[in-house]
Amino acid sequence: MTVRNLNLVESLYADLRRRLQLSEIGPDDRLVDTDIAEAYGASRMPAREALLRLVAEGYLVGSTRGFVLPVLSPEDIAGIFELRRQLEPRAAGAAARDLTPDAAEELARSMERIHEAHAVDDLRSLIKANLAFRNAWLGCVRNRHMAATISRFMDYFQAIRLDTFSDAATRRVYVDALSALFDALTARDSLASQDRMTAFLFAAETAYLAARARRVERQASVRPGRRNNSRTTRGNEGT
Amino acid sequence: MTVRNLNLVESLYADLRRRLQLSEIGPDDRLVDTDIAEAYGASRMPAREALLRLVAEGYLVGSTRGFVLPVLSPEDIAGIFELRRQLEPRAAGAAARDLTPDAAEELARSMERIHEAHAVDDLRSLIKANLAFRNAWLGCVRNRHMAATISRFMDYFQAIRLDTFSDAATRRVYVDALSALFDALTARDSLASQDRMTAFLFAAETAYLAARARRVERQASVRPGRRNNSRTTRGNEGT
DNA sequence: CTGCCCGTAACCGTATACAGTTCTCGCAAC
DNA sequence: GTTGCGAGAACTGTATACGGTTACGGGCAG
Repeated sequence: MTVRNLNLVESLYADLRRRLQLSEIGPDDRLVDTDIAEAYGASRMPAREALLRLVAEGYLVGSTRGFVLPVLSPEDIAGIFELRRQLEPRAAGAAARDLTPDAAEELARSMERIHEAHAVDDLRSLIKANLAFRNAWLGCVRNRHMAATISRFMDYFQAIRLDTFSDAATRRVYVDALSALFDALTARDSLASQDRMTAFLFAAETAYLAARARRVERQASVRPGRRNNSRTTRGNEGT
Repeated sequence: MTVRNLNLVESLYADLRRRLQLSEIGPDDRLVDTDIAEAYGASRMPAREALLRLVAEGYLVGSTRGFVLPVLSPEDIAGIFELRRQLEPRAAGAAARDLTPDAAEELARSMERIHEAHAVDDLRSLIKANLAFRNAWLGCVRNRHMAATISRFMDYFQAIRLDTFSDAATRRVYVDALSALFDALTARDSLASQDRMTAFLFAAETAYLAARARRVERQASVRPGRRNNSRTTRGNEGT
C-alpha cells in the first residue's frame, strides 16, 4: 500500500486539478485535507501537500477553515487577461503551424460537441468539450513552458465556468468567437489564428466579467448582511 | 518554538529561493531535506514542503538522492526565452510608464553598482546589483501576475549566473544592453523600453547559451566518461 | 589491476501524533 | 428575540517514526 503506482501526492494533485478544471469544485466548497485523505484512503500528508501545491500555484487559498477558491479581484482579472493576450495569440499561431491531423480531428469533434451542448444548454458537456478543445490545440504547441503557463492562467477561470456559461446570450458570443478560432486553426492559418485568438480573449473576458457580476449580485441578495463571512484569506500567490 | 513568527515552510521557501537567486546554490549541490531542517532548527516536514514547492515551480528536480538543479535542455531555453520575449517588453513598457521616483533612484544606484562590479570582475556584486535592478523595475509593474510570471522565468537562469558572467566579453554585451534599457526606463519612454528590452533579451539568451556551452565542455573534460552520472530526474515541471 | 556483486547507509514517501489557533454553536442574560 | 460569552470542535502546522528504494563503496573473483 505504501507505493501503489508512483507517488501518491502526485495523483491526488492531478485529480484535484482535474476537478477544478471540470468546475466540480465551486466557490462554496471547502477542501479539507483530512476529508480528501480519507476519500482516497491515504493519510493527511499527501493530501495536504497536494493542496499546498495548488495554493502555491494560485488555484486555492488557505484559510483557517479549509482551502477555498480564491476570489479574483478586478485587477487580477484584468492582469491575467493582459497576460493571456500576450501569450495565447502567439501560441495559437504556433499551434496552427504545427497542427497534427489527429489534433485537427480532435478539434473538430470538440467543436461539434460544443455546438451541441450550447444548443441544448448542457453546461457540463460544454465545459468538458471546451476543455478538450483547449487541450487539443495546446498539445500542438511545442514550447512546453508556453503551454503550461497558458494552461495555468486559463484554469484560474475554470472554477466559475458554470456561471460563465449560464447566460445563453453571453455564451453565444463566446461560442461564436471560439468557432472563428477553430476555422483559422484547422485552416492552419497562423496569422488568422493569432487575430481570432485575440478577439476570442476579449469575448472571454467580457463573458467572465458578466458572470462574475451575476455571482456577486446573487451573493449579495442571498446573504442579507448577517455574519461577515470574510475568509481570512492569508493566501499568497507565492511565485 | 512551534510558531515563531508565522509559517515556517514559508520562510524556508523564501530563503531557499533567495539562495537560488543569488546563485548560492550551484549545479553540483544536492539539497537534502534533513540537512536543511537541521540548519534551520526545524523538522523534516517544513523543509520538505519548501523543497517540493520549488520542485513544483520548476526550480529544482527531485532525485532519489536529494534535490538538484534541473538541467535545461536547449528546447527549454529557447522556449523560456520565447516566453520572456512575449512578456518582458510589454512589462518594461508598463514600468516605464508607471515608474516612481524611488524606483528610478534605485535603478540608477543598481546600474552604477553593475558598472562598478563589471569593471572589477566582482561577480557576486554583479549578481546582487543585477537582481536589485530587476526588482526595481518589476516593482513598478502593476500587473502582479505579470511580474510574478516574469520573475519566475528569470529565476530559471539565476543558477548558473556565475558562469554567465564569468566571460568578460559576453558580460560586456550584456551590460551594454542593460544600460540601454536603463536609459529608456528612466526617460520613461515606453516604446523605447519595449524595444530595448527585446534587444536585451536576445543578448541575455546569447550570454546564457555561451555560458552553458562552457559549462558542458568543462564537465566533459573533468569527467572522462566513467560512471554515467545521469540524474534519475523524475522531476516534473508540473504546472 | 579491473570488473562485478552485495551489504549498508542515505534519502524519500507516507503515516501517525500532538500542539496551537480559530471558528461555531449553544446557553444564558438582557 | 437578540446579543454576549465560553466550551468544544475543527483544522492547520510541525514533529517524529517507519518502511521501502536506490546509490555507493568495499571486497572478492577473474
